Amino acid sequence: MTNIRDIARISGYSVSMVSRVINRKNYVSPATQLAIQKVIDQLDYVPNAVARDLSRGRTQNVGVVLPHSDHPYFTQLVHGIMRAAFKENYHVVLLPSMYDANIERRYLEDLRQKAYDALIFTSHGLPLSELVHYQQYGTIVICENSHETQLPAAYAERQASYVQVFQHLQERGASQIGVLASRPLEVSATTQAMVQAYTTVFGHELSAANIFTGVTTPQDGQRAGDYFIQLQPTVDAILTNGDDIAIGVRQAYQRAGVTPPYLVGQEHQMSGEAINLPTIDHHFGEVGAQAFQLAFSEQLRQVGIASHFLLSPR
Amino acid sequence: MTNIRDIARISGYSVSMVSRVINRKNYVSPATQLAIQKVIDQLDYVPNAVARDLSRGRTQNVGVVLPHSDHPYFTQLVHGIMRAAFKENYHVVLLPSMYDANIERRYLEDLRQKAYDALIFTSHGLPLSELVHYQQYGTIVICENSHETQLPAAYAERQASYVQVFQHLQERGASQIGVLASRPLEVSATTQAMVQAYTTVFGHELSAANIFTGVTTPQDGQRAGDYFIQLQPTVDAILTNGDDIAIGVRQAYQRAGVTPPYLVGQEHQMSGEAINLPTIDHHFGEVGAQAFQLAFSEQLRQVGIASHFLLSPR
DNA sequence: TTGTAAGCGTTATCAC
DNA sequence: GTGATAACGCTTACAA
Repeated sequence: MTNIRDIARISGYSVSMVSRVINRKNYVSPATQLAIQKVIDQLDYVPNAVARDLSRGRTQNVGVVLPHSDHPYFTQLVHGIMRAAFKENYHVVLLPSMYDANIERRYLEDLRQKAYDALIFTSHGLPLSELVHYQQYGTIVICENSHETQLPAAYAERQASYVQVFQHLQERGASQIGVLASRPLEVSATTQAMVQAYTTVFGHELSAANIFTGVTTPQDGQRAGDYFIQLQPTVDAILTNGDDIAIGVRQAYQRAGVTPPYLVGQEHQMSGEAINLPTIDHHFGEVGAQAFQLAFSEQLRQVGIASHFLLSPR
Repeated sequence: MTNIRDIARISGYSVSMVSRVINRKNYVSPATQLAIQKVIDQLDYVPNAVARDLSRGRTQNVGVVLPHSDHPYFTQLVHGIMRAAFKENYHVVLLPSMYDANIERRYLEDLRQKAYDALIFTSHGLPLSELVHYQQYGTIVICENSHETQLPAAYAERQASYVQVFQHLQERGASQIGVLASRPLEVSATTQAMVQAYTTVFGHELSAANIFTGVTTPQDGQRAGDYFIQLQPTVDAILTNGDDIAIGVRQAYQRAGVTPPYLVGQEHQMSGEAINLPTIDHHFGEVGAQAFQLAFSEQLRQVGIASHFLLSPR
């Protein structure tokens, strides 16, 4: 592996001159520039990226922690982060966590070890206090409205659209309503937002029996469907946590020969379009782009992106 | 920033001993181990990841070049790569290319500069010869059946299922058939596979007018739908390049008040499930996992993963 | 305009 | 068991 010193030696110039030629920085006389470039070309030399990172003290890498990569929330978010990162010449490193606390901690340690300039948690299992603690080692951005003002955050402002959904259901005369969520009420800001919106609209708390959690895939949606089919009293409507998942719910009902209740999706996916499903578009791409901006600019701000309830037909 | 030399100095031991304690390697007496660890804890020291990479000569990073990240082909592929990479303690770096030759070249240069241990091209615009040329600088894996035996490749073996699709259409009595593709026949192995399968089944070439290219999104699907609506002779069936895209085609027909032709999807997405669309599952997750294995093991092999035609109901 | 030399922070070899 | 020291390659004051 030929290095910068080889080029210096062979060209008869110093290492710093070679560095200047490589980086097209500072003053280099045309003659020198030419002579050095010639040697570089002859030896097919390129500078080592890792050595550069070390010397510069940064990596141009942003780590993105993902509980699972097969969910539209994450793919859309990653897409937005990528778009924004590309513009600033940053690279996106995907970090699967499966919500495992030890894995999440390892990524925090990686940040501390300067493997990334910043870390974006698209979601997290660790308590916020741990994330806050690691801020001293590098920028950390979260993608939820935690009301934790010590961490920069970009998130979907879901409350208003959840309220709209429940108002819409109320207007349709629905009284028994099911809700699907990825994670339990206690740990998820999203689940809390849904339940809170319900209370706002209906004036009473949503029965725990009407909340089905642990749902991330259409298959989970089928399980949820099976659950609601046998639930008494029967639900009139279900707010699902994804259009794809709503399809899963629908399939469960269809297979059981039961007419499905009124379904509402989320994420605005094509599966919803296919059956004219009402849905919520959370604009996760934009959320991701904002998350990257926060990471990049190192601003301690909370940025909410308004969600939109889309009633079919659109 | 406290470094390994600080720890050595303060603990009274040498840099090598500190390194051994950090890496739990070789013989270190319990007393020394304890003494050094104490200083490490006191100073809240962690080794620098970039320095390590430099010293070791590798990064544990694999770059994944993606034309666009919002297409299911790529999300499924990335998902598979991630799963496999995680097991081997490798990190996935996402590299958007938009099929831009200069951007793709930049990534090849990054590989040459040792920014990644390997590069996986999920698709590429550059001629294969350029990729082959860069192999000398690091492992390069492609995700298509190029019949180029100089490059390791993991790809979906599509031919058989495409033949099945056309046979199925033939059995249904379809004679005029439309085909949707992402890229033109000349540059895309996938498009070629579809057209070839058509010829195999029908015994003649597919008319150029029946091939609509440049389709990657459902919106493109709508444009394709608009095209086929006005095309004469009318098509009886359309093989689309994605379930989501098929939905777009369907919407175009519905909006025009025309009964859609028989549609076949690809990718096996929930949008297809929603309307019982026949589809092809290319098992891209598995393709991605294999691609990573090839990158990791540095084997020059071509691995085909069989696709499956799924006729509804499933 | 060019060169010297001190970082950046590890790992690995080899001697003791 | 432990320690010197030479890599790993590059950037960047500072000097000339």
